[in-house]
Amino acid sequence: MNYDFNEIEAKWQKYWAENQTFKAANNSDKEKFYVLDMFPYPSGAGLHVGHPLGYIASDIYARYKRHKGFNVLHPMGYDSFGLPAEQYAIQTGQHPADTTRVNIDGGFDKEGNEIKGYRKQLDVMGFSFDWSREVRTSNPDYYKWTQWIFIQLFNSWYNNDSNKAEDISTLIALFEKEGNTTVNAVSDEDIEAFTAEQWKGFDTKKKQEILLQYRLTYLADTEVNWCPALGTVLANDEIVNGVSERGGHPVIRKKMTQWSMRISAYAQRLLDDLTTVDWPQPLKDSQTNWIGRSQGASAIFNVKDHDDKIEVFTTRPDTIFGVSFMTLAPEHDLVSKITTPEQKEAVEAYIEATAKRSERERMADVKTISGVFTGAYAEHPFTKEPIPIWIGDYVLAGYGTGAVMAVPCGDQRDYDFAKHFNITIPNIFEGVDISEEAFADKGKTVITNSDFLNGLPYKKAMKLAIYELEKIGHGKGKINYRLRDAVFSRQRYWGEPFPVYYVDGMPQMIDAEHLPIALPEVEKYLPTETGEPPLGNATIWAWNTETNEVVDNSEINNTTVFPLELNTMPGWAGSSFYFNRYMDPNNENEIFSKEAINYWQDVDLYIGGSEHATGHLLYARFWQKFLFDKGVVPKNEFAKKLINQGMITGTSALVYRINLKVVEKSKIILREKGEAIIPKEAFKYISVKSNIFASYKLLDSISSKTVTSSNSVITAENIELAIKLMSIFKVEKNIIDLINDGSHILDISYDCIRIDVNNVDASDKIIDFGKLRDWNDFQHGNFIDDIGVIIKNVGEFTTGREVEKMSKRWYNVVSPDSICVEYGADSLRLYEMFLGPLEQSKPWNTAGITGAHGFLKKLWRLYVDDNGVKVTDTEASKDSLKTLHKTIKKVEEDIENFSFNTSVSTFMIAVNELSSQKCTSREVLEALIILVSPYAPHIAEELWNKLGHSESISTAPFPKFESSHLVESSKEYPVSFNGKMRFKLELPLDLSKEEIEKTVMEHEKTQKQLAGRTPKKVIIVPGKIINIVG
RNA sequence: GCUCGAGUGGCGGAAUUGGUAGACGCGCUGGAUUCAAAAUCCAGUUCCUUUGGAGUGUGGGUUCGAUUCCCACCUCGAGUACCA
Repeated sequence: MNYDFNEIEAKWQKYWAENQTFKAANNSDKEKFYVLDMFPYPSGAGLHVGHPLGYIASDIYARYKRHKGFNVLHPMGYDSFGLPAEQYAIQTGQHPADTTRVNIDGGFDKEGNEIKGYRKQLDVMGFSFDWSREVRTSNPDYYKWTQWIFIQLFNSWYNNDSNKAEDISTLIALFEKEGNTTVNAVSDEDIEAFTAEQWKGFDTKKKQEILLQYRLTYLADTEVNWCPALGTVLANDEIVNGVSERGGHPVIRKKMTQWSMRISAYAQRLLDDLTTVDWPQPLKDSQTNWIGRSQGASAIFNVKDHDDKIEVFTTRPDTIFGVSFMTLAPEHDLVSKITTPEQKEAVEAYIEATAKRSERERMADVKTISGVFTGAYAEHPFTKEPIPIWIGDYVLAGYGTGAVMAVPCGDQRDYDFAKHFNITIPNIFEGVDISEEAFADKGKTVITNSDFLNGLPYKKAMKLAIYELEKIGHGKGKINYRLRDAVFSRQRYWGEPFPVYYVDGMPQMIDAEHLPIALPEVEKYLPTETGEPPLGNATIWAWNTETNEVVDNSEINNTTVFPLELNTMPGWAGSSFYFNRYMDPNNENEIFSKEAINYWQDVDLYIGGSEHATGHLLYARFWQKFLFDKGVVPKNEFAKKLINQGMITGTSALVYRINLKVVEKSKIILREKGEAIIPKEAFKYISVKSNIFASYKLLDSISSKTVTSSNSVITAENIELAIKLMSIFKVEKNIIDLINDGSHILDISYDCIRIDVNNVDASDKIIDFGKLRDWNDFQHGNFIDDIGVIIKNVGEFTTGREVEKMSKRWYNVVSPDSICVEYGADSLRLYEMFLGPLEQSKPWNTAGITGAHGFLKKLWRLYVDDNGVKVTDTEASKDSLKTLHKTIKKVEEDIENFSFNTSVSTFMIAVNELSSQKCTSREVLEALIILVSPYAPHIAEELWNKLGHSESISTAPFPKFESSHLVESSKEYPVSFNGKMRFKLELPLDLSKEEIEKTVMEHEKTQKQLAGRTPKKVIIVPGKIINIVG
């Protein structure tokens, strides 16, 4: 009986689906365990072998936990709203809902190409997902709850006293009682103060305007990152190096009315609670950086001859006496007010120039120092000295207050600015030379020339400076965060609609009972001619407050029927709570039942890529904390443990298009640095652009210089091969002779051309030349094989290999489907794990899979031969039991440590050992197949079934490790001399140190090693090692 | 520039608390089987000047003993980018 993996895998996948083997119950006596994969976006390109890496790891863990007796929740679904589907809709006119459905469920695209679909691709890999819990963020019964959470955020404010989100009604009650002056809330800046009496006198609109400044999601004019090419705003984390993350389009700053999320209210808690989760340190570091907490002081400087004040944030209030100028961001509100008439022209020109520069230019060019004096002066809060006020684009409008007190002696940027514009640089540090650069070492700081701060070190000076600033009413201690409130509006079609309509320009929430507000149909997915978002094209997009229905726009009367919000929500909205929704995904009345959330609580293991570090993972933590404050979820953090799986890169296959040059040696001019200059007259022969392709091995054997994709010229040293090559190029004999006599050299230049990796075998050789010639470039190409002969139809042609990102453009994409057809899902699963540690990035090379596949065949033969099952009830040998139990121990440790690669090796060793022991014992083999089952579930089910079990193996108890089987009576000691192992010696383990020493010293090999010397010392660690020093 | 991570055979990688470096697999070499190939099986495979010796990016240090700990440097990768 052969191992027919295709049949076996199809059989068990069908069995699992029909029997709902992995359906998790929301009430169980068993302990819960929640294993989650990061939400995939279902793109049309489908999966390549790199994508399932994390899914395989989480599936192994989930299956392991079932064997360990846990009730395991292991769901899967789709983050199905998003930009690519919409861009595709704009290009092809197809509804994004349709293309998204095809991408998930399979079907055909507009060109008629078959799309297999995510679901089918996932199914053939044998994952133990509970598909009854699948969610899609673009389904109305899902986004109903995204809209519901939005309403909850709108109806909440952040109370700094209780340090949590509270219902907006408690804020209104406070306003009614004592106005807003005593309220300790997170809010917009510059809110006008009012008393309780004034509040009661405000009309409804005014009250709403004020409340918006406190709500956790609010509508406000904000400076946003506008991407003209995509026609939408982008969040900070959607911009990389000044261009959009998707598509790489330029981004400009623009002021727009937008929904924002007051995530800044949670900055400190998001930072603090990082210590409570078991997440990778680099991920925590990047969140810490992104939040960017810095402690210091705000200081207020009066502007001379004006009523205005400039507030700055500084982390070095101790250096306040070192201030010699101030710098404002060019966008700062005060600039136009305070600029003197003499400076007006220069200032305006500068502002215009900076506005023109894109964000990217500004970032790329950090070295150029630029700025303009405004002509105005501020007043030092302590010395009352005048301080010139400059503007400069090194000050960012978006950070702190957009203004800095410049202390050139203590800050390098201020120092450079001062030097450049000849501003004085007063020194306030004792015993420090600042003639060359600023001094920023806090630890060594001793303040001088600073009135009451003289002689103090950094920490004391800082405290005293803040105290004195507070005393004169010119500042206070302050903590500043880099984290900005998150812009929540997108000018796109394919996203969640807001449950919002407008009365008199003020946003109103639709009652939760009327949700979901479904995405309307539109003719075009582009912005309207008046520049409104795509929903502006919808004709049925107005809210009737009497019938509580979405109605035709023509009915808008602004008394009972009002216009609806035209923006949609960003991609991260739907993915910020899906892990909770999975607990009770089909609940129509609640986001999830109390029973479900109280049973499942939180995610125990979350696996996904590190690219979500500052996007999804920060926003999801924010929403979780908000829902926690509101008593909706019981946990402050949603995922206890998180693992970032590494990327799988591709191994591209290269062939080399070559050209030849014959150069006269004596005419080459060598420069000092080793560079060679070749004058025109040195060339005796230059080939025309050829269609001749050389094998890697050939080029490699011609030259001692390594052939790489970045270095494109080598010099022939192997004359014999060089002559072969030249004859292929039909170089005349008299030129060939020039090489032969040594007066000339042959330079071979090459371009690397990538070919399909699926046409290359384990030895890097091309499998099918016919297939290769179908490629445009190669139709009339000549291929020169490893020994320098033109290939007709067959031949040994070795390709070069290069590790790079797996991508269509490098022809190095390998799909899991084809691997599953050829080797089976179990082989794929084992091999992906075997490649290396989960967290590390590593290259894929299909060649290696034969190792994993061979293992499964060998495993199969341990149970089954030509006559059927060969497992017997005979007693297991001591050796076999030893093999089994050391395997149990190692595999259990490995899984608990997420070291899946080493357990695959352990299985291989176990099967190798049991095969040579000719083990047929049911006791051993039944336990072994349970161990293998999480990794290779199909073969495990099949063998389990063949052993006579009628139930699935999936909940069979994990074998118990018994140390008694591993007890040894003797040990093969390594005998080292000065730490170097020289020979081994088998000794009983119960020997005393003295006895060991005696035996070792008497040994002939010891005497030979010592060659008559007397050892200085003999180190003996019983059971471990013997080391002889001397 | 800053922060973090990593450097071990031809390749992916293993090595528990400081205790036999290179497990396991690929590839390669030789052999068996076969008309032949595939598949399978067996043996070998870090390097060198091989009765031995060297060796985990480089140079130092701690130690009886270092891939593992400490210091300095080099290289590569990831993140971040004027954050006051």
